[in-house]
Amino acid sequence: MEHVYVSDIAKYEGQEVILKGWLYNKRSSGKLHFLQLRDGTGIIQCVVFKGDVPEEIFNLADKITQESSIIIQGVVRADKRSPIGYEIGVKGLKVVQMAEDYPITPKEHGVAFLMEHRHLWLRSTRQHAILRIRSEIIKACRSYLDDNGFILIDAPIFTPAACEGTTTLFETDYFGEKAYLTQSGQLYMEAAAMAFGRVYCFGPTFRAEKSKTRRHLTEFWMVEPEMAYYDLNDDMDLAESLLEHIVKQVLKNKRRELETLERDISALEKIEKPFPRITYTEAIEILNKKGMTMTWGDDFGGDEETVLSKEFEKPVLVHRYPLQCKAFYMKADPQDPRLALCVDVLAPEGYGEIIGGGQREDDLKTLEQKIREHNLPMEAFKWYLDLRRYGSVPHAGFGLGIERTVAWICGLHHVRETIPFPRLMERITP
RNA sequence: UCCCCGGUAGCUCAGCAGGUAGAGCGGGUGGCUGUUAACCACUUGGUCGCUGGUUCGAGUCCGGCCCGGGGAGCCA
Repeated sequence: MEHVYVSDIAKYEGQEVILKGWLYNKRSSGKLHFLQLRDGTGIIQCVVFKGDVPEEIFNLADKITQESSIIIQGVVRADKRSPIGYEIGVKGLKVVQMAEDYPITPKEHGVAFLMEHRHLWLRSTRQHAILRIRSEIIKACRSYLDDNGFILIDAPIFTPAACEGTTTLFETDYFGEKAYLTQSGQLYMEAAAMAFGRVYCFGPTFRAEKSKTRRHLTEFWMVEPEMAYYDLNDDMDLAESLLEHIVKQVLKNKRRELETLERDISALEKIEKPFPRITYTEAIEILNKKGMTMTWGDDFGGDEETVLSKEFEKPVLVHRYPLQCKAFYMKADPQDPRLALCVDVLAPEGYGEIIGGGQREDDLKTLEQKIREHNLPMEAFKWYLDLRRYGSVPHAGFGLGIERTVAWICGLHHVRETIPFPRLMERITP
């Protein structure tokens, strides 16, 4: 007999099949047991009727505990009362392992308790929906770039001597030398872009920031495209197209999961090109009109990002920040050297920054001077400066934070549910 | 690092005028042929975060510490 999955059950109507999974929940009514079987692809109700099975099977069904692993043999039948349209008339039942008292009940739990039991919490319907959407978002990022001429180039996780101070880097011992966990693959992607034209990396990045907010993890995943011969406008066009593609793929392939999360789908359906583009200077004006007191040159905090992103129904691209509050590799705007050719993309509905990027400084002399101005060790950038020595070209790129994107698309309040095993300032287990 | 809130049964919480601990859920037992977080009856269940103090008496008041949550700062 065939082992089938709940997601494919419609194809087997009227047939006898085998399902392998876990007991999600159970209800009984005298001569009936209703077993909710969960197999990772979905949940289906399996009905055990006393008259249909040997007595020992019926008694066994009565004793199964929540999350026990079970194998069920039975007939697939259509039933209007089922949320998925089908249920199983049980003929056989085998318990692979009888679970001990399961800590997570179908009732409410607090955040701390659930985080403590993250390894079990992953089994719940809501977490399934979120992590399936995460999987779809990552797939969409990769397929879009793969299908548009980009090459995947993996960046290293171990990096040598810190470039910009060590306070936000995780230090490790590397055969007696200090090494650090990467904060970004960007510098390596610039090298790769000079080799392959259009490249991207996708991997974990680490920040030892003592940030306790809904937007911060110490370990998070980024997609970082980098493109030779792209200027800031090309960069913004790519960011816009990529985000539109991601949202459309999720709407197309994960609509049921969005419904499970009770996401306002109409808000996502508005995400179509073109997105609004405003300059930093215009953003400051908007914030001041909203009653915040910003002076030109201030960087945006979480509150400012929230206010700005609530102003628009689509992601908003904020470009040309003051050069002074940006990293050394940012290229200055030739039209106004106080400005950097950079862009942040703020997700709507208050979700804030999901992309940061821009055009990189491509002139050797200027870059050397910037490194000195930022008091950075020239030696550490020897290889990076080579890129401006041997065939330097204008180039640009950005980093898209996966977890913040998942939080926005799923409509979640906190990024801790957007990654299977979140790493937070105060939590490294499970 | 700073500010605010919290820690009582396995879980979610109530208990505050200081007088010796309670509900719902879960677990267990029994009942019910159609349950959808099933329901009904009975039942089980506690180092009140730790520590010191005030008091005849502390879950309750005070100090210190630990842990968690929310936020800020920080945040290529």
